[in-house]
Amino acid sequence: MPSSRPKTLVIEDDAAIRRGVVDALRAAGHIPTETARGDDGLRVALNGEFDLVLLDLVLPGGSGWEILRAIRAARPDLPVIVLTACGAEDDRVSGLQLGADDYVVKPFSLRELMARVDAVLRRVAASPQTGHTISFAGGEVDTTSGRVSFADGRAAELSEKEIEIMRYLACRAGKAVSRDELLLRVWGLNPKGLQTRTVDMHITRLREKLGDDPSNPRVLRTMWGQGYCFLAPRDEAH
Amino acid sequence: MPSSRPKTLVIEDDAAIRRGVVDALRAAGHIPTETARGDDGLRVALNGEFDLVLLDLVLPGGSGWEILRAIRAARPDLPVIVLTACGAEDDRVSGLQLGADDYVVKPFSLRELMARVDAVLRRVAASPQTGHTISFAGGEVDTTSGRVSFADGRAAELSEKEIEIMRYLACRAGKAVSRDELLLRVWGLNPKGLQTRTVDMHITRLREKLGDDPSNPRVLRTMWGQGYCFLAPRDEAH
DNA sequence: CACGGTTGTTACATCCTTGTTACCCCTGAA
DNA sequence: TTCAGGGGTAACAAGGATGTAACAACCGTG
Repeated sequence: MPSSRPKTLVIEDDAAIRRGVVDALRAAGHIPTETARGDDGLRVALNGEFDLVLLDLVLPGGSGWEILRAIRAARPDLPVIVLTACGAEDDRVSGLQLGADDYVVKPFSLRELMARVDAVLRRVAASPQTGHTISFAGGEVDTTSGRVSFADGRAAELSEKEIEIMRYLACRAGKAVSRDELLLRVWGLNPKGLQTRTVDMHITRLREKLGDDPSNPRVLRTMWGQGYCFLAPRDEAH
Repeated sequence: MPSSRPKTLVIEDDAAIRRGVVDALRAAGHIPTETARGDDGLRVALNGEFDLVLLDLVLPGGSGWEILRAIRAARPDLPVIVLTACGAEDDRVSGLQLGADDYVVKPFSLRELMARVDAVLRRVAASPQTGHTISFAGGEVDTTSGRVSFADGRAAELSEKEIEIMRYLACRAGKAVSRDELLLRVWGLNPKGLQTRTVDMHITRLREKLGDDPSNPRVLRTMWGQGYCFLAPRDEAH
């Protein structure tokens, strides 16, 4: 649990930057671990029990992209913040599409980085990942049985796919998740330029069962051109 | 952060001038770096973490124009002051259009140059470029999601193009940005003598979403005959 | 076999974004 | 003052993105 002292992994080949980041993390109460190579970093990330990974994109021993992809495949809910050297907009888009939780453009100030770190950890902590139940505005879902219990006493049942979608979206509460990412993570497909409305259809059915209105969402918000976003119970108003 | 000791790169082939400028910068508390060739300069500029670049336009190893263009492509928010020998009006115009933050015509006094340097750094420091959020009078924009949060609690959403325009204008806060420059940098077009009102239209829509009034602007000011200018939260009154 | 539930696809209506045009107002110079 | 050009924006159009009804395929059960 990140609540006490978050365990954070720093994968960054530039010794000076790595040093600065690690010091800042330690000063903020984290328990940092550091690696300079990508392959080392991936191994450590998958073996240890970390609360957060800071990942440089330009690395010896495996491109940052592949590492991010590998981490996501094995630990879908492990938060990753990408450190990108090139301010290229393309990188930002690809990174977020691949499931990075945030990104920071070099050169960055440590103050800014730590603000991001706090924000991501806060979001994860606030996410309704309490055991088997996901809370949303107006009720909650038991992800084992798929049973939906509304505050007013009504109930409903989710199908298997719908549960998986809820799970994936919920552990990224507040963040836009693209259709591609959903197809990749929930369906296991890797669509180059998707041309199916499957995701939309499932979202529609979910919204119907959850009593959510697309034009005034309290649970699943459409982020135009970006994907869908689960709203944590608190944030639902805006 | 430029606030303490700005790291400044001087790209200038004339050894005497370079020497004088570097000395003056050092005396003013900067940490200067110098290169005599254009290609060297570009490499150093993109690898190092500088707060400011002083760029001569007439150089061995790559025209100053190309270097300025390359810097802008990779680091849209790195301030560049152009040193131009020819007092030709064309150069001045082109330079500002390509995104130079200021220009100084040779021969210049060191006093004048340092005044420009200070002005540019002050402007950049005051600019709201804190990570993903842009603050403006009355609220702020998250440039990842496009969400606008107003101080009074209301909210709005920006489209992709609108976000890009905000980003470009905001990292040049206080400076007039011409329509041509916007078309070039945001749209990637290179219009000889523009004949479209597209930019105006987007500005109008932005102003509407931001709650800004053209005749009494607090966010986006029209600089008559020059373009548009983002007003940093403090400078909004004028 | 029929049946109900789940999943995916297709088709269509709708909304949002973006660029263009047209019209009118305003500015600044003479 | 007049006048030419710049600027604000309503209105329109085209294209892409999204919501969803309807249908088809599948699957396990009785």
